[in-house]
Amino acid sequence: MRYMSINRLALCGSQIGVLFLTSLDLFTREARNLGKSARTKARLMDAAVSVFARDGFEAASVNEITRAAEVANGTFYVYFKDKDEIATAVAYRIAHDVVQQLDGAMVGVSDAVERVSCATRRLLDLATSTPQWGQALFRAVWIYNDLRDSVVSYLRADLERGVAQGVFTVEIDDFLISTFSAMTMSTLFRRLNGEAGPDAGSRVAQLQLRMLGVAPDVAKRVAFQALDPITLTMPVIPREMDRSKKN
Amino acid sequence: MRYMSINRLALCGSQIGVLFLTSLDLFTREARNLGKSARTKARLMDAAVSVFARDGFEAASVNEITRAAEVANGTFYVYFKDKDEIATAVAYRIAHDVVQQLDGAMVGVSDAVERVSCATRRLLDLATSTPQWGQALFRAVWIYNDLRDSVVSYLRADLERGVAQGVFTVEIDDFLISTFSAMTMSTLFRRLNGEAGPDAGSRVAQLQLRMLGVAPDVAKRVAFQALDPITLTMPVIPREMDRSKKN
DNA sequence: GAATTTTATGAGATATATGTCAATTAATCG
DNA sequence: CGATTAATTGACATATATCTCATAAAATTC
Repeated sequence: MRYMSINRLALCGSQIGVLFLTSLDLFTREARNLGKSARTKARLMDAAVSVFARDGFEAASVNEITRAAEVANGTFYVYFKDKDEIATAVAYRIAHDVVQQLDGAMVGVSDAVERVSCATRRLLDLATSTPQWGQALFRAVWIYNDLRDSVVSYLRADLERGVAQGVFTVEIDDFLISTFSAMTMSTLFRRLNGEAGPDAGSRVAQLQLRMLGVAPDVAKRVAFQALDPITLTMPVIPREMDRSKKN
Repeated sequence: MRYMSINRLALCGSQIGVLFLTSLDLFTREARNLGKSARTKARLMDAAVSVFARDGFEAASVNEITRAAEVANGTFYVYFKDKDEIATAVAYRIAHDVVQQLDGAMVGVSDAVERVSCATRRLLDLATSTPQWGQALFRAVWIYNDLRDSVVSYLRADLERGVAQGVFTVEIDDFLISTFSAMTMSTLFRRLNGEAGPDAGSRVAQLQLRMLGVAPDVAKRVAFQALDPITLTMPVIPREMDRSKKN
Protein backbone atom coordinates (compact mmCIF):
# COMPACT_ATOMS: atom_id res chain seq x y z
CA MET A 1 0.00 0.00 0.00
CA ARG A 2 2.84 2.35 0.77
CA TYR A 3 3.97 1.83 -2.78
CA MET A 4 1.01 3.80 -4.06
CA SER A 5 3.04 6.87 -3.28
CA ILE A 6 5.70 5.68 -5.66
CA ASN A 7 3.15 5.07 -8.39
CA ARG A 8 1.69 8.49 -7.90
CA LEU A 9 5.18 9.88 -8.10
CA ALA A 10 5.60 8.29 -11.51
CA LEU A 11 2.32 9.73 -12.71
CA CYS A 12 3.08 13.19 -11.47
CA GLY A 13 6.62 13.69 -12.58
CA SER A 14 7.13 17.18 -11.25
CA GLN A 15 6.67 15.98 -7.74
CA ILE A 16 9.96 14.97 -6.21
CA GLY A 17 9.34 15.06 -2.51
CA VAL A 18 6.62 12.89 -1.04
CA LEU A 19 5.19 12.93 2.45
CA PHE A 20 4.50 9.64 4.10
CA LEU A 21 1.65 9.61 6.48
CA THR A 22 1.95 6.11 7.82
CA SER A 23 1.71 2.55 6.73
CA LEU A 24 -1.48 0.63 7.36
CA ASP A 25 -0.23 -1.08 10.48
CA LEU A 26 1.53 1.88 12.02
CA PHE A 27 0.34 1.27 15.54
CA THR A 28 1.33 -2.37 15.47
CA ARG A 29 4.79 -1.52 14.19
CA GLU A 30 5.30 1.19 16.74
CA ALA A 31 4.38 -1.22 19.51
CA ARG A 32 6.43 -4.16 18.26
CA ASN A 33 8.99 -3.76 21.04
CA LEU A 34 6.52 -3.01 23.77
CA GLY A 35 4.61 -5.32 26.10
CA LYS A 36 1.91 -7.65 24.94
CA SER A 37 -0.95 -5.46 26.05
CA ALA A 38 0.43 -2.50 24.10
CA ARG A 39 0.71 -4.65 21.02
CA THR A 40 -2.86 -5.87 21.27
CA LYS A 41 -4.11 -2.36 21.78
CA ALA A 42 -2.14 -1.29 18.73
CA ARG A 43 -3.67 -4.01 16.59
CA LEU A 44 -7.11 -2.84 17.62
CA MET A 45 -6.27 0.70 16.63
CA ASP A 46 -4.95 -0.32 13.23
CA ALA A 47 -8.06 -2.41 12.71
CA ALA A 48 -10.21 0.54 13.73
CA VAL A 49 -8.61 2.74 11.08
CA SER A 50 -9.45 0.18 8.41
CA VAL A 51 -13.00 -0.32 9.55
CA PHE A 52 -13.70 3.38 10.01
CA ALA A 53 -12.32 4.07 6.56
CA ARG A 54 -14.43 1.35 5.03
CA ASP A 55 -17.71 1.78 6.90
CA GLY A 56 -17.52 5.24 8.43
CA PHE A 57 -17.69 6.03 12.12
CA GLU A 58 -21.42 5.53 12.41
CA ALA A 59 -21.72 2.20 10.67
CA ALA A 60 -18.59 0.71 12.19
CA SER A 61 -19.16 -1.80 14.97
CA VAL A 62 -16.93 -3.10 17.71
CA ASN A 63 -17.42 -6.58 16.32
CA GLU A 64 -16.04 -5.55 12.96
CA ILE A 65 -13.01 -4.02 14.61
CA THR A 66 -12.23 -7.09 16.70
CA ARG A 67 -12.76 -9.31 13.69
CA ALA A 68 -10.31 -7.21 11.67
CA ALA A 69 -7.84 -7.29 14.55
CA GLU A 70 -8.34 -11.04 14.94
CA VAL A 71 -9.05 -10.86 18.64
CA ALA A 72 -12.10 -11.87 20.62
CA ASN A 73 -14.93 -9.45 21.12
CA GLY A 74 -14.27 -9.17 24.83
CA THR A 75 -10.67 -8.15 24.28
CA PHE A 76 -11.81 -4.82 22.89
CA TYR A 77 -13.37 -3.81 26.17
CA VAL A 78 -10.16 -4.51 28.04
CA TYR A 79 -8.56 -1.59 26.21
CA PHE A 80 -11.37 0.75 25.27
CA LYS A 81 -14.58 1.78 26.95
CA ASP A 82 -16.51 1.90 23.70
CA LYS A 83 -16.32 2.76 20.03
CA ASP A 84 -16.02 6.48 20.70
CA GLU A 85 -12.93 6.02 22.79
CA ILE A 86 -10.98 4.17 20.13
CA ALA A 87 -12.31 6.57 17.50
CA THR A 88 -10.92 9.59 19.29
CA ALA A 89 -7.66 7.79 19.95
CA VAL A 90 -6.97 7.07 16.29
CA ALA A 91 -8.44 10.32 15.01
CA TYR A 92 -6.30 12.49 17.23
CA ARG A 93 -3.25 10.48 16.39
CA ILE A 94 -3.84 10.89 12.65
CA ALA A 95 -4.32 14.62 13.08
CA HIS A 96 -1.16 14.80 15.12
CA ASP A 97 0.84 13.03 12.43
CA VAL A 98 -0.63 15.18 9.69
CA VAL A 99 0.21 18.41 11.45
CA GLN A 100 3.71 17.19 12.21
CA GLN A 101 4.37 16.14 8.63
CA LEU A 102 2.99 19.36 7.19
CA ASP A 103 5.04 21.44 9.57
CA GLY A 104 8.14 19.57 8.56
CA ALA A 105 7.40 19.97 4.88
CA MET A 106 7.22 23.74 5.15
CA VAL A 107 10.25 24.67 7.19
CA GLY A 108 11.88 26.50 4.29
CA VAL A 109 8.83 28.35 3.01
CA SER A 110 8.31 31.88 4.27
CA ASP A 111 6.07 33.50 1.68
CA ALA A 112 2.47 33.40 2.89
CA VAL A 113 1.02 32.73 -0.54
CA GLU A 114 3.31 29.79 -1.03
CA ARG A 115 2.72 28.47 2.46
CA VAL A 116 -1.04 28.45 2.11
CA SER A 117 -0.86 26.81 -1.29
CA CYS A 118 1.68 24.24 -0.15
CA ALA A 119 -0.29 23.33 2.93
CA THR A 120 -3.39 22.52 0.94
CA ARG A 121 -1.53 20.60 -1.75
CA ARG A 122 0.60 18.63 0.66
CA LEU A 123 -2.31 17.80 2.93
CA LEU A 124 -4.12 16.37 -0.07
CA ASP A 125 -1.10 14.44 -1.28
CA LEU A 126 -0.54 13.11 2.18
CA ALA A 127 -4.11 12.00 2.74
CA THR A 128 -4.36 10.49 -0.71
CA SER A 129 -1.10 8.58 -0.45
CA THR A 130 -2.64 6.30 2.17
CA PRO A 131 -6.34 6.35 1.33
CA GLN A 132 -7.38 4.49 4.46
CA TRP A 133 -5.92 7.15 6.66
CA GLY A 134 -7.20 9.83 4.36
CA GLN A 135 -10.73 8.50 4.72
CA ALA A 136 -10.37 8.29 8.45
CA LEU A 137 -9.06 11.85 8.58
CA PHE A 138 -11.86 13.10 6.41
CA ARG A 139 -14.54 11.52 8.55
CA ALA A 140 -12.90 12.46 11.81
CA VAL A 141 -12.63 16.10 10.84
CA TRP A 142 -16.38 16.25 10.41
CA ILE A 143 -17.00 14.87 13.85
CA TYR A 144 -14.36 16.26 16.16
CA ASN A 145 -14.32 20.03 16.17
CA ASP A 146 -11.23 20.45 18.28
CA LEU A 147 -9.40 18.04 16.01
CA ARG A 148 -10.27 20.18 13.04
CA ASP A 149 -9.09 23.20 14.97
CA SER A 150 -5.74 21.58 15.60
CA VAL A 151 -5.31 20.69 11.94
CA VAL A 152 -6.06 24.23 10.83
CA SER A 153 -4.18 26.02 13.58
CA TYR A 154 -1.15 26.58 11.37
CA LEU A 155 -3.43 27.72 8.58
CA ARG A 156 -4.74 30.61 10.61
CA ALA A 157 -1.20 31.78 11.28
CA ASP A 158 -0.31 31.68 7.58
CA LEU A 159 -3.45 33.53 6.62
CA GLU A 160 -2.74 36.25 9.13
CA ARG A 161 0.81 36.45 7.91
CA GLY A 162 -0.53 37.00 4.41
CA VAL A 163 -2.77 39.79 5.58
CA ALA A 164 0.18 41.39 7.30
CA GLN A 165 2.19 41.07 4.11
CA GLY A 166 -0.67 42.71 2.23
CA VAL A 167 -1.17 39.81 -0.18
CA PHE A 168 -4.49 38.63 1.25
CA THR A 169 -7.33 41.13 1.23
CA VAL A 170 -9.88 39.34 3.34
CA GLU A 171 -10.99 39.24 6.94
CA ILE A 172 -9.50 36.26 8.79
CA ASP A 173 -11.97 34.71 11.21
CA ASP A 174 -13.64 31.41 11.97
CA PHE A 175 -15.99 31.76 9.05
CA LEU A 176 -13.21 32.19 6.54
CA ILE A 177 -11.16 29.37 7.98
CA SER A 178 -14.16 27.10 7.91
CA THR A 179 -14.97 27.94 4.30
CA PHE A 180 -11.35 27.51 3.30
CA SER A 181 -11.21 24.13 5.03
CA ALA A 182 -14.43 23.02 3.40
CA MET A 183 -12.85 23.59 0.01
CA THR A 184 -9.88 21.44 0.94
CA MET A 185 -11.99 18.71 2.51
CA SER A 186 -14.38 18.61 -0.41
CA THR A 187 -11.40 18.12 -2.68
CA LEU A 188 -10.05 15.38 -0.44
CA PHE A 189 -13.41 13.66 -0.62
CA ARG A 190 -13.49 13.77 -4.40
CA ARG A 191 -9.89 12.71 -4.61
CA LEU A 192 -10.47 9.66 -2.42
CA ASN A 193 -13.52 8.74 -4.47
CA GLY A 194 -11.63 8.93 -7.73
CA GLU A 195 -13.71 11.88 -8.93
CA ALA A 196 -10.73 14.20 -9.10
CA GLY A 197 -7.25 13.63 -10.44
CA PRO A 198 -3.77 14.42 -9.11
CA ASP A 199 -4.05 18.07 -10.12
CA ALA A 200 -7.00 18.61 -7.78
CA GLY A 201 -4.70 19.91 -5.07
CA SER A 202 -3.30 22.58 -7.33
CA ARG A 203 -6.71 23.50 -8.64
CA VAL A 204 -8.29 24.01 -5.26
CA ALA A 205 -5.21 25.87 -4.03
CA GLN A 206 -5.56 28.19 -7.01
CA LEU A 207 -9.21 28.84 -6.20
CA GLN A 208 -8.38 29.43 -2.55
CA LEU A 209 -5.69 31.97 -3.41
CA ARG A 210 -8.06 33.84 -5.70
CA MET A 211 -10.63 33.85 -2.95
CA LEU A 212 -8.10 35.32 -0.57
CA GLY A 213 -7.37 38.17 -2.96
CA VAL A 214 -4.27 36.96 -4.78
CA ALA A 215 -4.17 38.10 -8.40
CA PRO A 216 -5.35 35.31 -10.76
CA ASP A 217 -2.03 34.99 -12.61
CA VAL A 218 -0.04 34.79 -9.39
CA ALA A 219 -2.51 32.32 -7.94
CA LYS A 220 -2.15 30.09 -10.96
CA ARG A 221 1.62 30.21 -10.96
CA VAL A 222 2.04 29.47 -7.27
CA ALA A 223 -0.63 26.79 -7.09
CA PHE A 224 0.77 24.87 -10.04
CA GLN A 225 4.48 25.30 -9.43
CA ALA A 226 6.46 22.19 -8.66
CA LEU A 227 6.69 21.39 -4.97
CA ASP A 228 10.13 21.50 -3.42
CA PRO A 229 11.57 18.17 -2.37
CA ILE A 230 10.90 17.35 1.22
CA THR A 231 13.93 17.91 3.41
CA LEU A 232 12.93 15.77 6.35
CA THR A 233 10.75 12.72 5.86
CA MET A 234 12.01 10.50 8.62
CA PRO A 235 9.48 7.97 9.82
CA VAL A 236 7.67 8.62 13.04
CA ILE A 237 9.73 7.67 16.06
CA PRO A 238 8.23 4.82 18.08
CA ARG A 239 7.03 6.30 21.32
CA GLU A 240 5.92 5.05 24.73
CA MET A 241 2.17 5.29 24.00
CA ASP A 242 0.81 5.14 27.57
CA ARG A 243 1.38 1.56 28.58
CA SER A 244 -0.29 1.95 31.97
CA LYS A 245 -3.92 1.60 30.88
CA LYS A 246 -5.84 0.45 33.93
CA ASN A 247 -7.86 3.63 34.42
CA MET B 1 -41.70 27.29 13.40
CA ARG B 2 -42.66 29.15 10.25
CA TYR B 3 -42.51 32.30 12.31
CA MET B 4 -38.76 32.05 12.54
CA SER B 5 -38.68 33.64 9.13
CA ILE B 6 -40.44 36.65 10.54
CA ASN B 7 -37.98 36.93 13.40
CA ARG B 8 -35.11 36.70 11.04
CA LEU B 9 -36.73 39.36 8.95
CA ALA B 10 -36.75 41.65 11.95
CA LEU B 11 -33.10 41.00 12.68
CA CYS B 12 -32.04 41.53 9.11
CA GLY B 13 -33.95 44.60 8.15
CA SER B 14 -32.71 44.95 4.61
CA GLN B 15 -34.39 41.75 3.66
CA ILE B 16 -37.87 42.34 2.37
CA GLY B 17 -38.67 39.25 0.38
CA VAL B 18 -38.55 35.89 2.08
CA LEU B 19 -38.75 32.47 0.51
CA PHE B 20 -40.82 29.87 2.25
CA LEU B 21 -39.66 26.35 1.81
CA THR B 22 -42.48 24.52 3.51
CA SER B 23 -44.08 24.10 6.85
CA LEU B 24 -43.17 21.15 9.01
CA ASP B 25 -46.19 19.10 8.04
CA LEU B 26 -46.22 19.89 4.35
CA PHE B 27 -46.97 16.40 3.16
CA THR B 28 -49.87 15.99 5.56
CA ARG B 29 -51.36 19.27 4.48
CA GLU B 30 -51.01 18.50 0.84
CA ALA B 31 -52.77 15.21 1.34
CA ARG B 32 -55.56 16.51 3.54
CA ASN B 33 -58.15 16.14 0.76
CA LEU B 34 -56.86 12.84 -0.51
CA GLY B 35 -57.68 9.28 0.49
CA LYS B 36 -56.76 7.78 3.80
CA SER B 37 -53.76 5.89 2.52
CA ALA B 38 -52.30 9.03 0.98
CA ARG B 39 -52.73 10.84 4.28
CA THR B 40 -50.99 8.11 6.24
CA LYS B 41 -48.16 8.01 3.77
CA ALA B 42 -47.85 11.77 4.05
CA ARG B 43 -47.67 11.61 7.85
CA LEU B 44 -44.85 9.11 7.56
CA MET B 45 -42.96 11.39 5.23
CA ASP B 46 -43.36 14.39 7.51
CA ALA B 47 -42.21 12.28 10.41
CA ALA B 48 -39.24 11.09 8.39
CA VAL B 49 -38.14 14.66 7.75
CA SER B 50 -38.18 15.36 11.48
CA VAL B 51 -36.32 12.22 12.40
CA PHE B 52 -33.73 12.55 9.65
CA ALA B 53 -33.11 16.13 10.66
CA ARG B 54 -32.73 15.18 14.30
CA ASP B 55 -30.78 11.92 14.02
CA GLY B 56 -29.35 11.92 10.52
CA PHE B 57 -30.02 9.33 7.86
CA GLU B 58 -27.74 6.72 9.37
CA ALA B 59 -28.96 6.84 12.93
CA ALA B 60 -32.63 7.20 12.07
CA SER B 61 -34.69 4.05 12.51
CA VAL B 62 -38.02 3.01 11.10
CA ASN B 63 -39.32 2.71 14.63
CA GLU B 64 -38.51 6.33 15.35
CA ILE B 65 -40.31 7.41 12.22
CA THR B 66 -43.45 5.44 13.01
CA ARG B 67 -43.38 6.68 16.57
CA ALA B 68 -43.16 10.28 15.33
CA ALA B 69 -45.98 9.61 12.88
CA GLU B 70 -48.04 7.93 15.60
CA VAL B 71 -48.69 4.81 13.59
CA ALA B 72 -47.79 1.19 14.22
CA ASN B 73 -44.48 -0.20 13.09
CA GLY B 74 -46.11 -2.44 10.51
CA THR B 75 -47.85 0.46 8.83
CA PHE B 76 -44.56 1.77 7.59
CA TYR B 77 -43.93 -1.27 5.44
CA VAL B 78 -47.29 -0.92 3.74
CA TYR B 79 -46.04 2.28 2.14
CA PHE B 80 -42.27 1.95 1.93
CA LYS B 81 -39.96 -0.93 1.32
CA ASP B 82 -37.38 0.34 3.78
CA LYS B 83 -35.70 3.41 5.20
CA ASP B 84 -33.89 4.19 1.97
CA GLU B 85 -37.10 4.38 0.02
CA ILE B 86 -38.70 6.98 2.26
CA ALA B 87 -35.41 8.83 2.45
CA THR B 88 -35.17 9.26 -1.29
CA ALA B 89 -38.82 10.21 -1.46
CA VAL B 90 -38.48 13.12 0.95
CA ALA B 91 -35.01 14.11 -0.23
CA TYR B 92 -36.01 14.43 -3.85
CA ARG B 93 -39.10 16.30 -2.90
CA ILE B 94 -37.14 18.82 -0.84
CA ALA B 95 -34.68 19.30 -3.67
CA HIS B 96 -37.54 19.79 -6.09
CA ASP B 97 -39.10 22.46 -3.90
CA VAL B 98 -35.80 24.21 -3.40
CA VAL B 99 -35.04 24.37 -7.10
CA GLN B 100 -38.55 25.59 -7.84
CA GLN B 101 -38.41 28.34 -5.22
CA LEU B 102 -34.97 29.48 -6.28
CA ASP B 103 -35.99 29.60 -9.92
CA GLY B 104 -39.00 31.68 -9.01
CA ALA B 105 -36.94 34.05 -6.90
CA MET B 106 -34.62 34.86 -9.77
CA VAL B 107 -36.91 35.47 -12.69
CA GLY B 108 -35.96 39.14 -12.91
CA VAL B 109 -32.22 38.79 -12.50
CA SER B 110 -30.15 38.57 -15.67
CA ASP B 111 -26.67 39.60 -14.60
CA ALA B 112 -24.58 36.48 -13.99
CA VAL B 113 -22.75 37.92 -11.00
CA GLU B 114 -26.02 38.81 -9.34
CA ARG B 115 -27.61 35.48 -10.18
CA VAL B 116 -24.80 33.45 -8.68
CA SER B 117 -24.74 35.59 -5.57
CA CYS B 118 -28.51 35.53 -5.20
CA ALA B 119 -28.73 31.79 -5.64
CA THR B 120 -26.31 31.13 -2.82
CA ARG B 121 -27.89 33.66 -0.49
CA ARG B 122 -31.45 32.59 -1.16
CA LEU B 123 -30.64 28.91 -0.85
CA LEU B 124 -29.16 29.61 2.55
CA ASP B 125 -32.08 31.76 3.65
CA LEU B 126 -34.49 29.15 2.43
CA ALA B 127 -32.80 26.25 4.15
CA THR B 128 -32.33 28.20 7.36
CA SER B 129 -35.92 29.42 7.50
CA THR B 130 -37.11 25.88 8.19
CA PRO B 131 -34.14 24.27 9.91
CA GLN B 132 -35.62 20.80 9.83
CA TRP B 133 -35.83 20.85 6.07
CA GLY B 134 -32.49 22.53 5.87
CA GLN B 135 -30.89 19.74 7.86
CA ALA B 136 -32.60 17.13 5.74
CA LEU B 137 -31.43 18.88 2.58
CA PHE B 138 -27.90 19.14 3.87
CA ARG B 139 -27.70 15.47 4.72
CA ALA B 140 -29.43 14.36 1.54
CA VAL B 141 -27.07 16.30 -0.65
CA TRP B 142 -24.15 14.38 0.79
CA ILE B 143 -25.76 11.08 0.00
CA TYR B 144 -27.58 11.39 -3.29
CA ASN B 145 -25.32 12.54 -6.06
CA ASP B 146 -27.98 13.00 -8.68
CA LEU B 147 -29.97 15.06 -6.22
CA ARG B 148 -27.03 17.36 -5.75
CA ASP B 149 -26.68 17.57 -9.50
CA SER B 150 -30.28 18.66 -9.84
CA VAL B 151 -29.88 21.35 -7.21
CA VAL B 152 -26.79 22.73 -8.92
CA SER B 153 -27.99 22.37 -12.49
CA TYR B 154 -29.07 25.99 -12.67
CA LEU B 155 -25.79 27.00 -11.07
CA ARG B 156 -23.77 25.57 -13.92
CA ALA B 157 -25.82 27.58 -16.41
CA ASP B 158 -25.26 30.79 -14.49
CA LEU B 159 -21.55 30.17 -14.21
CA GLU B 160 -21.28 29.55 -17.93
CA ARG B 161 -23.27 32.67 -18.57
CA GLY B 162 -20.77 34.61 -16.48
CA VAL B 163 -17.86 33.20 -18.45
CA ALA B 164 -19.61 34.21 -21.66
CA GLN B 165 -20.13 37.69 -20.24
CA GLY B 166 -16.45 37.81 -19.39
CA VAL B 167 -17.02 38.43 -15.67
CA PHE B 168 -15.85 34.99 -14.49
CA THR B 169 -12.30 34.04 -15.35
CA VAL B 170 -12.29 30.41 -14.38
CA GLU B 171 -12.80 27.04 -16.01
CA ILE B 172 -16.29 25.68 -15.41
CA ASP B 173 -16.31 21.95 -14.81
CA ASP B 174 -17.38 19.41 -12.23
CA PHE B 175 -14.48 20.24 -10.00
CA LEU B 176 -15.33 23.91 -9.81
CA ILE B 177 -19.03 23.24 -9.28
CA SER B 178 -18.23 20.82 -6.53
CA THR B 179 -15.89 23.22 -4.77
CA PHE B 180 -18.40 26.03 -5.11
CA SER B 181 -21.14 23.83 -3.67
CA ALA B 182 -18.95 22.75 -0.80
CA MET B 183 -18.58 26.38 0.21
CA THR B 184 -22.33 26.85 0.23
CA MET B 185 -23.00 23.62 2.05
CA SER B 186 -20.35 24.28 4.64
CA THR B 187 -22.01 27.61 5.31
CA LEU B 188 -25.40 25.98 5.56
CA PHE B 189 -23.99 23.56 8.09
CA ARG B 190 -22.56 26.32 10.24
CA ARG B 191 -25.69 28.36 9.90
CA LEU B 192 -27.89 25.48 11.06
CA ASN B 193 -25.56 24.86 13.98
CA GLY B 194 -25.67 28.47 15.08
CA GLU B 195 -21.97 28.96 14.32
CA ALA B 196 -22.65 31.59 11.69
CA GLY B 197 -25.03 34.53 11.68
CA PRO B 198 -27.48 35.88 9.11
CA ASP B 199 -24.72 37.56 7.13
CA ALA B 200 -23.09 34.21 6.39
CA GLY B 201 -24.90 33.99 3.06
CA SER B 202 -23.48 37.29 1.93
CA ARG B 203 -20.05 36.46 3.19
CA VAL B 204 -19.77 33.16 1.38
CA ALA B 205 -21.25 34.68 -1.77
CA GLN B 206 -18.56 37.33 -1.61
CA LEU B 207 -15.84 34.72 -1.33
CA GLN B 208 -17.34 32.72 -4.15
CA LEU B 209 -17.41 35.72 -6.47
CA ARG B 210 -13.81 36.53 -5.69
CA MET B 211 -12.89 32.95 -6.42
CA LEU B 212 -14.63 33.18 -9.77
CA GLY B 213 -12.61 36.22 -10.72
CA VAL B 214 -14.91 39.09 -9.84
CA ALA B 215 -13.06 42.16 -8.59
CA PRO B 216 -13.09 42.37 -4.77
CA ASP B 217 -15.00 45.64 -4.61
CA VAL B 218 -17.68 44.42 -7.01
CA ALA B 219 -17.93 41.11 -5.18
CA LYS B 220 -18.47 42.91 -1.90
CA ARG B 221 -21.10 45.24 -3.30
CA VAL B 222 -23.13 42.55 -5.04
CA ALA B 223 -22.92 39.99 -2.26
CA PHE B 224 -24.05 42.44 0.41
CA GLN B 225 -26.64 44.41 -1.55
CA ALA B 226 -30.22 44.10 -0.38
CA LEU B 227 -32.17 41.29 -1.98
CA ASP B 228 -35.10 42.30 -4.14
CA PRO B 229 -38.51 41.43 -2.77
CA ILE B 230 -39.78 38.13 -4.03
CA THR B 231 -42.37 38.55 -6.73
CA LEU B 232 -43.96 35.15 -6.51
CA THR B 233 -44.12 33.33 -3.23
CA MET B 234 -47.33 31.42 -3.60
CA PRO B 235 -47.48 28.28 -1.54
CA VAL B 236 -46.93 24.96 -3.24
CA ILE B 237 -50.05 23.72 -4.98
CA PRO B 238 -51.43 20.48 -3.51
CA ARG B 239 -50.83 17.84 -6.12
CA GLU B 240 -51.96 14.30 -6.84
CA MET B 241 -48.93 12.59 -5.26
CA ASP B 242 -49.39 9.10 -6.71
CA ARG B 243 -52.38 7.73 -4.86
CA SER B 244 -52.18 4.32 -6.55
CA LYS B 245 -49.53 2.75 -4.39
CA LYS B 246 -49.96 -0.99 -4.67
CA ASN B 247 -46.78 -1.68 -6.61
C1' DG C 1 8.51 -25.68 37.54
C1' DA C 2 5.13 -24.10 40.66
C1' DA C 3 2.86 -19.90 41.92
C1' DT C 4 1.25 -15.58 40.61
C1' DT C 5 0.03 -12.02 37.70
C1' DT C 6 -1.36 -10.49 33.20
C1' DT C 7 -3.92 -11.04 29.14
C1' DA C 8 -7.45 -13.11 26.27
C1' DT C 9 -11.66 -15.53 25.56
C1' DG C 10 -16.45 -16.28 24.08
C1' DA C 11 -20.87 -17.52 25.97
C1' DG C 12 -24.58 -14.95 27.47
C1' DA C 13 -27.58 -11.15 29.29
C1' DT C 14 -29.56 -7.00 27.42
C1' DA C 15 -31.05 -4.07 24.02
C1' DT C 16 -32.64 -2.43 19.75
C1' DA C 17 -33.67 -2.78 14.79
C1' DT C 18 -35.88 -5.03 10.73
C1' DG C 19 -39.46 -6.94 8.21
C1' DT C 20 -43.67 -10.32 8.14
C1' DC C 21 -48.23 -11.64 8.79
C1' DA C 22 -52.54 -13.29 10.68
C1' DA C 23 -55.90 -10.87 12.91
C1' DT C 24 -58.44 -6.65 13.79
C1' DT C 25 -60.57 -2.38 12.74
C1' DA C 26 -62.29 1.14 9.56
C1' DA C 27 -64.30 2.52 5.33
C1' DT C 28 -67.10 1.78 1.33
C1' DC C 29 -70.62 -0.11 -1.43
C1' DG C 30 -74.78 -2.39 -2.98
C1' DC D 1 -77.39 -3.07 7.32
C1' DG D 2 -74.64 -6.75 5.79
C1' DA D 3 -70.94 -7.71 2.75
C1' DT D 4 -66.78 -6.56 0.79
C1' DT D 5 -62.66 -4.13 0.39
C1' DA D 6 -59.02 -1.13 2.36
C1' DA D 7 -56.14 0.07 6.06
C1' DT D 8 -53.97 -0.72 10.41
C1' DT D 9 -52.18 -3.23 14.03
C1' DG D 10 -48.68 -5.27 17.15
C1' DA D 11 -46.80 -9.63 18.34
C1' DC D 12 -43.16 -12.33 16.60
C1' DA D 13 -39.23 -14.34 14.16
C1' DT D 14 -34.76 -12.85 12.90
C1' DA D 15 -30.73 -10.41 13.14
C1' DT D 16 -27.15 -7.70 14.95
C1' DA D 17 -24.86 -4.85 18.42
C1' DT D 18 -23.20 -3.78 23.17
C1' DC D 19 -20.93 -4.85 27.27
C1' DT D 20 -19.96 -8.20 31.28
C1' DC D 21 -17.74 -11.74 33.53
C1' DA D 22 -16.30 -16.29 35.00
C1' DT D 23 -12.93 -19.00 33.05
C1' DA D 24 -8.88 -20.24 30.35
C1' DA D 25 -4.47 -19.40 28.49
C1' DA D 26 -0.12 -17.10 28.48
C1' DA D 27 3.56 -14.71 30.53
C1' DT D 28 6.25 -13.58 34.43
C1' DT D 29 8.26 -14.20 38.83
C1' DC D 30 10.43 -16.61 42.40
